[in-house]
Amino acid sequence: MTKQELSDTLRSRGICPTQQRVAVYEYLLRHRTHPTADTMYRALLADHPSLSRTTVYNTARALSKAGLIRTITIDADEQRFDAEMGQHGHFRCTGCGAVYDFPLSEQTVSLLTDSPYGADTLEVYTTGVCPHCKP
Amino acid sequence: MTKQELSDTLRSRGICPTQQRVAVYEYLLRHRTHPTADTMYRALLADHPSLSRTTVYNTARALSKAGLIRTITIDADEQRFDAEMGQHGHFRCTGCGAVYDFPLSEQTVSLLTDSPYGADTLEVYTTGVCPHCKP
DNA sequence: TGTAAATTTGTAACGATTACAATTTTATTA
DNA sequence: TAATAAAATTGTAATCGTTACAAATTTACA
Repeated sequence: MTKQELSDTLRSRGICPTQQRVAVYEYLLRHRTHPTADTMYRALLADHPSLSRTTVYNTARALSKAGLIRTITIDADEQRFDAEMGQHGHFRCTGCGAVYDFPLSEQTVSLLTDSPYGADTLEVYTTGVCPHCKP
Repeated sequence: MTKQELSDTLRSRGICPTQQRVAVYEYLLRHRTHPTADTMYRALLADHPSLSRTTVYNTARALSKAGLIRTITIDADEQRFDAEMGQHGHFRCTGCGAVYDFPLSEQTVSLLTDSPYGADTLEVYTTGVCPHCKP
């Protein structure tokens, strides 16, 4: 996605595409690592020396409200963000802390969102030990 | 469950059944409202005037580690706790904030815990508007 | 009963997130 | 283009849930 396309996407959701917002959104699109706000802040600082943490938090909230990213609460102590909006689950390795995506079938998704009432959002979180951390 | 049975349950998991711990565990068994630590603290204060928030947090952590309760992170800003250990999902009403249980079939559970790697824990969170809050 | 270990308590510290006001940037209008 | 208004960014301070810690209390055990 070019900068122009990123800008257009933001604008189409009613978000003014400032440099900072484009940078945060682009970071999330390019890094499917489910980063925290602070991780993004530190990574983007090199290219955006004036960036502030508050802007990262504000941007993440704006993008989330606009439906461009989702907020992941698989960790109790910090929020992570994800630009992949297709339905999928998240697996967190209790060894290394990494969060992996895994697919959810259409059938599973509709099953889970139908019950008990119609649901607008769905999050599936699992934890275990990833192959990389297995002894 | 009698106090004696509560104590035995705690002891069987290697947790010394102090008054405070029994009280917290009993509260969670009797109130299936997925309370926060602070909610439990304020509710238990009447019967346990010397209770401290720290004890509620410590107890919740101990019970959780022992597998007697689970920690729910459906809200980004606060942890909730749940003594119902049978597999089920959680639905949070965006209107009133209440969290409801809903059933998960054995099939769904095994489907979700098998993929992508063997998972030890599973949490399914949905959000929407509950019938009580619908216009 | 006496002593060591475990637990509770209250306060202080911590860390993620948000509030806020000043500054800077962007959009609008003449 | 210049002037003005509106929006966004920034940095600091505040907030709030949670944890660390040390003193006091309770429990377990010899």
